[in-house]
Amino acid sequence: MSQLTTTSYLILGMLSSRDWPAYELAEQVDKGLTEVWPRARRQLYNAPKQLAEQGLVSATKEATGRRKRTVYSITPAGRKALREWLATDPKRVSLEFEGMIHLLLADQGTIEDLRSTLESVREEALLSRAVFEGHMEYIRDTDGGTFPEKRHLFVLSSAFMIGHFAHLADWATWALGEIESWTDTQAPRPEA
Amino acid sequence: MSQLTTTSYLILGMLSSRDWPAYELAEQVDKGLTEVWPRARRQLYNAPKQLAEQGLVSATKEATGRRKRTVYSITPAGRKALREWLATDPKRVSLEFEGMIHLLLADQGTIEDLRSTLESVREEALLSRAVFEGHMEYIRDTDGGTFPEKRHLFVLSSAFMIGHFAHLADWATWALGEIESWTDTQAPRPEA
DNA sequence: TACCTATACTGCACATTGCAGCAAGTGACC
DNA sequence: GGTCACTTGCTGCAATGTGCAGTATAGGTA
Repeated sequence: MSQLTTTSYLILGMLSSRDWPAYELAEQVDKGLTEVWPRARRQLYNAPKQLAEQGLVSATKEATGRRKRTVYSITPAGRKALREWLATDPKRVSLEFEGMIHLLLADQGTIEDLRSTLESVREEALLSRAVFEGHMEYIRDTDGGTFPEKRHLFVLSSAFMIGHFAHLADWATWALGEIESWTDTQAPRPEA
Repeated sequence: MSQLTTTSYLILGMLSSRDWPAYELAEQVDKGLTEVWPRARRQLYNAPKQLAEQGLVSATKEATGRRKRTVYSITPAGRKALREWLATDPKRVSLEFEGMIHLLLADQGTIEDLRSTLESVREEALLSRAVFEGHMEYIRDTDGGTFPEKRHLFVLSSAFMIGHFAHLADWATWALGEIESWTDTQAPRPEA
């Protein structure tokens, strides 16, 4: 009877809206939630299995021709566990930012390395921002896609993601401006 | 001859400034870099060991009375590996935001749960922002602390961290305003 | 009929986490 | 001078998570 992880509750949450086959469950979470909860594909198959062992979801085998698939369905115990989890305090936001490690060690490399790191950060950020802006537009113009009942929540989350990547891009742009006058990575910032 | 991880390069980077005993190395990284590169304390002891096996750092045993400690030192091969890594593109920024999972599943819980999640996010963000603002002030007023040669880089990284947590706090505050008129978690947003 | 892509997973080696454990030095107070 | 808490300085290990390779069917196109 191991402790449930956030990933388990996430799966439980997906199943609280409707039944899902394992593959589609993995697809949805992988495509839609990696930006806020990055987990290996493998884990997205393991989590519902463990939930089934604990009786929080039930598994049914279906067949399309000779191909089988497992469809999961939440149980009343599962709904209860989910409600209880939603009332707990969330874990702190955590960031993994390899570019910042590059930057902090930049005095061991060249100024070109540093510039290229910041440019890479900016480009990635602009791409991601565009993705979420597209997502936001889609939500505004439609009923919310796969989860119409969550439309109002998607508006909140998309706003965060757009702001997050906008900040990242803006910061990278600002930092590129700051280092523009540097001739090497040891250079102290020029005083105004 | 396993592939080096970002954590290895981080340790290598620390050792490029000066020699470090294993414990202090772990302390420094744990205290100063968890916000951009969160790793278990255990790994901060394993990483230099592996680097030593690969000849990128050398390990020396010292003694204070009957107590022993390992002091690590970077080798020329280590410096070369670090320089090469600094020229590569960094991995994409990645976020782990459990509060957002709570929010996206909020339609399965109460409006109080949602409000309390957002308040928790805001409080944590304000605390973290204050920490980095203190850090920024410290850098401005001193020569940069333990790493005076990195003062100019700390200015850049602190600016990012302050902006990051400011955005998080601002977003949470905005979202709390948005949900203020909601009577339950199913409520559609009122049209303007 | 052949081929490509999507569906639908499982197995396994390896990496990482997190906690418990152990031992010695350091300082403060009584 | 004793003891108590805290810091230094790590290691072992079970449990968990990652990532890649592998297997097989279905559906569409040319």
